[in-house]
Amino acid sequence: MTDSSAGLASPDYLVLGMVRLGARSGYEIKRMVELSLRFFWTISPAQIYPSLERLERSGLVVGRPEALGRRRRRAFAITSAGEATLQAWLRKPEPIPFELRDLGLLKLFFADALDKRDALALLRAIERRSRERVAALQAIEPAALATEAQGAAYPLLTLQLGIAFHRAMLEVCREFEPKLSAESAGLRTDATG
Amino acid sequence: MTDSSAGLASPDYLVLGMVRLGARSGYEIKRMVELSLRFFWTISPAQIYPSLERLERSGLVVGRPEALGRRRRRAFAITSAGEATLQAWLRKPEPIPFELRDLGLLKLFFADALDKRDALALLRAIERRSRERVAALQAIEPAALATEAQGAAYPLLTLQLGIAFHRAMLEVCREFEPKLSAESAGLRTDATG
DNA sequence: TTCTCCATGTAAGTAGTTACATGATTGG
DNA sequence: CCAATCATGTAACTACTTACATGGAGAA
Repeated sequence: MTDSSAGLASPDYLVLGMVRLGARSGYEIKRMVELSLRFFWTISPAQIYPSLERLERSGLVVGRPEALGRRRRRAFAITSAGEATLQAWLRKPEPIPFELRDLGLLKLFFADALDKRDALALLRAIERRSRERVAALQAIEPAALATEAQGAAYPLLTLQLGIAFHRAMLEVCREFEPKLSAESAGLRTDATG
Repeated sequence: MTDSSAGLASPDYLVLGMVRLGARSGYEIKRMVELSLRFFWTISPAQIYPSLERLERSGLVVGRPEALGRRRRRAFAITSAGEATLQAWLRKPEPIPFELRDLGLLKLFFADALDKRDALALLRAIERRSRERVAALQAIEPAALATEAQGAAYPLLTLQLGIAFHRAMLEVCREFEPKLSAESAGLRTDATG
């Protein structure tokens, strides 16, 4: 027991989990994240490649050089030790923080500093962002459904969670808007017709 | 025009905005954030105090020593330049990223690696977290209502957004649960009665 | 007197991003 | 031949957290 699973950080588990789901190279991991996880976790190549090395040194993945023509590439696969480590992490009853660090909500919080017209513009910008996010997430839903058909149901669930809470944000914003518009009606904003 | 507003980062605007809302010391800013913004933006004293200094050097806040007995304390107030800078930031039509970096959703994404029983436990843990968050947010709603009565409506709006999307998460999780429970019924989990 | 809260600040460390460097392959 | 994509990696920087240091004031 060398406790090879110690000292892994969240991004390492992300990499490990993506390899488990079939991403074989650092590049494929990056692409898969862009197509799925990126709405609630991002990762950059500068994290992925060192992470793959750490995982390999710990025996959680195995990589072998796999030339595509003369182009270098390493093909990774998860080991049984890797499976066990991933499961242990998923089962660990650690406290799960929830942090948004969202620039939009930060701005909105301070919107009382603006006049009604500018505040409305900010609110609308945040609504637009959520609408666009919903659309983007729905666009990748077919891919998630395909993944589900192959036995992985949770990527679809997390996608639906993303859609659901942007919809919830939209609803609350829309409920709030009339208050604003009513009060600013006297200002005769020009582009409402 | 020395362009004193250049080079401010988001945490600086948070500090500036909090001073505008009446937080007078670094300590009060920290406390106010804990009671309101913390669910979508956090900040530590190690950021607050240097930030206050930067803001003062730029003329966006003024601080004067205000002894409470012999206890040291600096009382800050926003300047008109500070008001203008805050408003300019709020009006700036920059792209607004939305990043969650949520450990719970990261784990859930990979939950297919678990057996049904453990996956259900993880799902329940995430549900519990959202329930607790809703309760915590509702607990500070009276404070936000008081703030609204004093003329700041947006802290309440952002609070309601927080509540709304945790409720949305709960709803999606609850819809998903039966799928899991049905499939794992044959496993005879022991502690369900 | 001791505990908790008020209050300010720094040093060291961790985590993450951006920008860059390199080079092969494919398709127009 | 040029652009886009595939593919791997590093250096430098920025951002943020944790842990610590300091000390007054009020309450038990």
